[in-house]
This record gives sequence, structure tokens and C-alpha cells, in this order.
Amino acid sequence: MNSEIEKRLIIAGITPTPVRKLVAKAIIKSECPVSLIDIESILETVDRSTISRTLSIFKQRNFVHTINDGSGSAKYELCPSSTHDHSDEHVHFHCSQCGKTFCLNGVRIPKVQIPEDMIIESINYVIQGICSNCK
Amino acid sequence: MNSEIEKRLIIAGITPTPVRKLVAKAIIKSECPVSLIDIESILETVDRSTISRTLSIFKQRNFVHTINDGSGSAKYELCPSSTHDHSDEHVHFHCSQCGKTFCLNGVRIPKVQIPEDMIIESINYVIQGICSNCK
DNA sequence: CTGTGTGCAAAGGGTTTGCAAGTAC
DNA sequence: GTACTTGCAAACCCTTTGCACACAG
Repeated sequence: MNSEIEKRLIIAGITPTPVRKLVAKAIIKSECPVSLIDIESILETVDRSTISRTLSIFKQRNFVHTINDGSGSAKYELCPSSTHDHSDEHVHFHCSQCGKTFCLNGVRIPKVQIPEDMIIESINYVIQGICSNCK
Repeated sequence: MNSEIEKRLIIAGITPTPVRKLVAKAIIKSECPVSLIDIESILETVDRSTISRTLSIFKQRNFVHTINDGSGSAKYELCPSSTHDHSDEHVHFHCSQCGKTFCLNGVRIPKVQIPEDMIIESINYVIQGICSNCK
């Protein structure tokens, strides 16, 4: 697993330092998108600022992308593929009760028609509501 | 216009104080969703905290709703109708260059199939990219 | 007089930056 | 030695809260 992560980082053009491997592993292992604070509490030894810088590198290199679920803190998730299209981005669900954000993995984001002169970089489809557990 | 706004506030169950009318007018007049800071700079005389409290009342009464465009600050927009369904919510476009968020008024948010035991409160569909002006 | 609305100042939450020490090549 | 990585502390941005005054009914 460790060398697997290392490979993925290198492929993304990221030098696989110890901290970066830890952060990458934390993101991979959690099935939901995680916030900076989530990662900090998983990796108790790593400083918040380092995680912040790591995440911004990950974003830059398209290793992760950001989800804005309205919780006040950005969540991070692995980019599904190394390619740069948006074809396999999926819908997220944010529970206003428990604060968790779920990936609806089977549910692709339906595309919409937008003016041709706008360039799409990424798409966020987030449903706010109450999840099954909190209902 | 002033009495028109007053009427809409009353219908929403909001006491139409001078500040609230100003805030409501500012939101109505701007064709894009606006942030708290945007409103503050439009209404130079009104305190930020008052605007904050006003907006939270507006949200509570379903007079406005929130858009999370990933800019770091929440944006506010009039609720399209007094009814509580999501049928006329539209897609937003956030330009990472100029930071503006555009309403794609003609573009409704396509619905997706989600597990039946989840309760939907609202939906955010935000496209990040570069707008026509910044391209 | 009572309740509501407002402004000021301060606190809060989440994130990023400056700087200096540590590490790898 | 040079460039990069990390941790600590402090700063930053956006938003909210505590408190006191002002105002309307």
C-alpha cells in the first residue's frame, strides 16, 4: 500500500515525502471527503500548516479536488482519474444534522448546457439535507 | 419599489425595518448572488454584524438561500418562490479568475436519483471555471 | 416599560503565511 | 551547499456574539 501510494504521488508529479504519503493515505482510506481538520485529527503528529500546504500541492497537481458542502470547511477527495475530464465526477450529500458529507458514488453529475465561451474546470453538485442515520 | 420590498418582507414573515429593506433591496438589485462583504460595501452605513443577523433571519424565513461557490464566502440569493420545492433552482458558475458568481438563469439543476431515505433540503450545482470576460 | 433592532468591539472558526530549523541530494 | 520540507507561532479572512444604547409600540 505504501509503495502504491508513492507511485501514485510520483505519477501526479509530487515528491513523495513522509508527510505527503501520510496525508494521501488518510484521504484514500476514508471513504468520505475529508477536511483539513479531519486529516489533522487522523494524523495527530502532523502540523496543520503542513497539511494545508500539502493539500494545496495535491490540488495543484490534480491529485485531489475540493468539495464545498457548505459546512464552512472545504473537503478533499481523490481525483477519480489522471485525465482531466469531468465525466466521472459524482454527486455529494451533506447532512446538516451530523455534518458528514457522503459520496453518492453511483450517481454521476448530470451535465448541463452552458454558454460556449465559458471554460469548465470542475463541477460541484451537493445536496443538503438529512441523511438516513439522522432522520 | 420600496413598498414592494416591504410587502415581500411581510409576506415572508419578516418585520420590515429600515436596514432589512436596504439589505433586501441590495440583494434584489444585484443580478448575481452577493456575499455579506458585498452587501457591506453596497450599504456603507450599515454594520457588518447587523447585515449578518439580517441575512440569518432572511435565511430562516426562506427569503434568501445560500450558495457555496468555493470562494470562501457564502453568497446569498433571493429564493425564487415562496413554495418550498426545488424545482426552479438554477445552476451557478463561479469564475476562479474574477471571483464573480453568475446565475445561469435558464439552466435548471437536473435532478438525480438518490437513496429514498435521504431528505433533500436544498441543492447546490456550481461550475467552477473561467468566465467569458476573463478568458 | 418592554421588546426589538442596531452598532461597536471583540471573539470565534478555519486556513494560510513568515520564519527558522531540519533533511536529502 | 542548495533546494526542499516541516513545525511553530502568528496572521489572515469571514462570520458571529456580547453588550449597551436607541427606538417603537
